[in-house]
Amino acid sequence: MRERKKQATREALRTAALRLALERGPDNVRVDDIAEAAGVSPRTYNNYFSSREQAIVAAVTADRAAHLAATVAARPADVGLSDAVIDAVVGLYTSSDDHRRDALLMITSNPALRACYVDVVTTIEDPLADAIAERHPEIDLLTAHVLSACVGAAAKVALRQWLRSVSGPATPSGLVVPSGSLPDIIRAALTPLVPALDAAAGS
Amino acid sequence: MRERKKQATREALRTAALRLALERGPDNVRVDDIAEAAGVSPRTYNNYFSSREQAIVAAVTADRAAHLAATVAARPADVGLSDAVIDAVVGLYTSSDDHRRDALLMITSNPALRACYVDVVTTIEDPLADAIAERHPEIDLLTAHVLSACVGAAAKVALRQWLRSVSGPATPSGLVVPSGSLPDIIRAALTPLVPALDAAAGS
DNA sequence: GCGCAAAATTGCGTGCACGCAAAAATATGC
DNA sequence: GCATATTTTTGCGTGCACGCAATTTTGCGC
Repeated sequence: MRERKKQATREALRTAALRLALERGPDNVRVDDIAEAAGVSPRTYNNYFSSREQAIVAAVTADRAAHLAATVAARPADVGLSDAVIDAVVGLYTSSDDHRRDALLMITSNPALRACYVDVVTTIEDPLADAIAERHPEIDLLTAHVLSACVGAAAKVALRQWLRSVSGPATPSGLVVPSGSLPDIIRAALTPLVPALDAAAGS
Repeated sequence: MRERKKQATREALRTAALRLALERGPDNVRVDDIAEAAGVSPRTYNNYFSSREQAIVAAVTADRAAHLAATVAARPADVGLSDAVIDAVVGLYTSSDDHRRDALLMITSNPALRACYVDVVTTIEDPLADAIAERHPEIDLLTAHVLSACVGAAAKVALRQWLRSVSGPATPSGLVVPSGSLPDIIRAALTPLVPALDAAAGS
């Protein structure tokens, strides 16, 4: 029950943060405002989120980690590890919720929020490592963690690439901008990892 | 010449930060102290480093990126990409400079400095991507960036693992702690990436 | 040397993250 | 119900990162 209340506070902070940010614009929301809207002291806010942006982004990315782990575990055992992992990660970025639509637009329009959004990818790594280890007990734990970190790193590259293509019109870098949909870019970024994943899985 | 002066200031800040941190202990050094010791305003400090820890860590990790790129480029073309990359990264962590010895000890003893030290790995990624792209022009740029990010991610896992083994006596996690030397751990962490690197290089 | 444009430094103000210790809320045994 | 141990919240103080605009420094053509 203690745990219940904590999750409720978390949720309250997330939704309050997102609502205020959408109403006033992300730069016109102080952390004190969020705390007050959630009925909690400003200091408590930082017991739950360690930056002003985290709460806003968390409203959109909540329980990504659990979802990913479940998806990987749910794949039948006869599909390759690489397919299971790639499909699961792509699945995380294929939702087109309606009320998340404008939230994502706001996030992609704000540098600080963008950075935070990319950073959240990190949270999938540990659960993913566990999922890999459970699916393939023959893989040692260090390798599982390395592979998960690589998946996260590749996803980050894809996200940054996509963010550039939607927000940065000028393309000074020599990087080819396929300008495809986010799932396509993610899939492309994860493809170089297929040999590593399948080799570790022994197939 | 303008550039020269900037690098001089950077260097002054780095060395001042490291000296003060070694003298008084890292927690007893304010950013104002570093700035003053370097003969510069506190505000200017943050034009060069965006956190208090960065300057201290940078004193030990300066020009890692350039060194790595050069090492990769220097390998004869007939050694595989994976060997070239792995040897180069391992080389970054095989120096046992004398005056860096105690600096590293201080860094590994302080949580904030540890985190910053791990984060510096990120700085090798872009130069590494360039080096890979130059060595293998047939690899497209997205893949080069993904591979570099993966190398960085694996190195981070290795570093964290090693830091745990030197600073955290209790091993609550189920992770096998080989307790080997840092180069050994790095090599082990990069090994799962060999298939991906060699596949991308076409060999 | 002289003046001018570009770039770097500086001071100031603001909001923020977090350590610490007191206070409030919650669970546990009797 | 009551006392007590544990956890969570809160207030306060401190140091810090950074936007902004003014000021100083640097580079360059003459």
